[in-house]
Amino acid sequence: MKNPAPAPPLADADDAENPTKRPRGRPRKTEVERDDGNRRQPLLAAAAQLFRRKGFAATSTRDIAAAAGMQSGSPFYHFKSKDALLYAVMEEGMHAALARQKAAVQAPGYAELNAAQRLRVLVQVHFEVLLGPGNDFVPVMLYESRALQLRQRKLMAQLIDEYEALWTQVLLDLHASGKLRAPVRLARLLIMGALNWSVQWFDPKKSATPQELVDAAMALFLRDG
Amino acid sequence: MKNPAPAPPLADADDAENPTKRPRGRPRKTEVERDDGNRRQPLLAAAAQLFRRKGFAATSTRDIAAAAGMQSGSPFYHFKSKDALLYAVMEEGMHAALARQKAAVQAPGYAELNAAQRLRVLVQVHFEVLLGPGNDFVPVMLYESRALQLRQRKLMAQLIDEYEALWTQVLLDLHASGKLRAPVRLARLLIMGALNWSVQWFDPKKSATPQELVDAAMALFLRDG
DNA sequence: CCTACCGATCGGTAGG
DNA sequence: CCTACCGATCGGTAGG
Repeated sequence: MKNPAPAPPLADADDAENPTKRPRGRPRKTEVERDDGNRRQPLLAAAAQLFRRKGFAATSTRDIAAAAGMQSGSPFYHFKSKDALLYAVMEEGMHAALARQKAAVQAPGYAELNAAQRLRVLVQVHFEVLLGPGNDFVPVMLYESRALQLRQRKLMAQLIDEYEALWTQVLLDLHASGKLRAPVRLARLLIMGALNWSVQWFDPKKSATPQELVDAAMALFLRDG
Repeated sequence: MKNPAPAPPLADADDAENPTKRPRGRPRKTEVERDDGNRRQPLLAAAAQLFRRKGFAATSTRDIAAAAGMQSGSPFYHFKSKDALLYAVMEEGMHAALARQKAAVQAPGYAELNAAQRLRVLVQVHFEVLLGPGNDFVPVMLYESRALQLRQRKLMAQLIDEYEALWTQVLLDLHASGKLRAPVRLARLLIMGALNWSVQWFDPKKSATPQELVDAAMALFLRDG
């Protein structure tokens, strides 16, 4: 979640000289003259939504600015380039996914679950992150990473590796106990594909409930679900 | 496959006045002065490759023209718009996929296979179409349909429905016999996702062979593969 | 953050 | 198919 947003590269430059500027209890609603990264989050949300709906290349920074209630040049006050905005969207998506996953795994009771039950938890969290309301960040990460620079793409790959490490553990257990017959690496890739593809067809109005989705996935992947 | 290419809307306009211009045995290698749709196919192939690698919106018609050895304005002699070029790429991809699928299903012996074996055939054909050399057309269809007009998207959806009809049949059989526990519709969507996602990670050099992929998928989806 | 602007690129067309 | 071109849009910046 990283709620105390990471220092914007430009906006926070003056904070080093004035560390008392942001006291914990500062008034939230009043107009502070030249405020900090308050507008950064709406910008990210607008970018995530547009990147998802129209794609990165087909979305102009003007579209994003307008959606966030700004003028055309203003996004570049918060992000040094359109690319940087894309990366920030993806990074926020992966941080959120990792936080949700970690919370689920650290919750009481998880340690007592068997491998199949642990997989179910991971699948459920994954669907929630992917299909939950306002979750455009992860879909953008899944389907627009082609637009990233190589260096940024490698950084994202690290976060993905971190996210998938728990999956590999669980799948190894399932494979050892005979409940999963496919090779672990291929099984992980196929399963991720099955889940990730849901952003292309899932419709909260007409389709199944998330719970039905979890059940179907578990029934599909395991000898007994 | 539709090997005798469909009439280009503009290029063939003069053929109506001169129907003898293209005799069946006309010389293939010699320079015919102002030739017909010969250059249409290289254009489609170049577009498919670039649309896949960079995405539709990030690819300029100039890029495509250059890759096909043409000048910047020439693609519009063959296609009335960039959109039409995208649709032609997708249509060719789906026609090829349907043709491969139909050929496999009509081949001798298919009728005698049980449901699991028939699913294996469908999975194998799918991977071949998706991951075979020079097959950029179907991946473009899978990941760029967002860029289509609504009317074009509905036409593509019809082709996809046609392609998936055989899958639904087989999955219904498997469900009835207890080899597939997940609901058929969700199973189909999850399986398609698992397979389609492979275009994101499959690397013919370092990854598994297509055969290993088929085996892994079958082992993952069915109680016994 | 806004205003005003720049250079580059893009899809598409006329005319041959 | 090529040449030459147009209007529109885009990412980004200076200066406040």
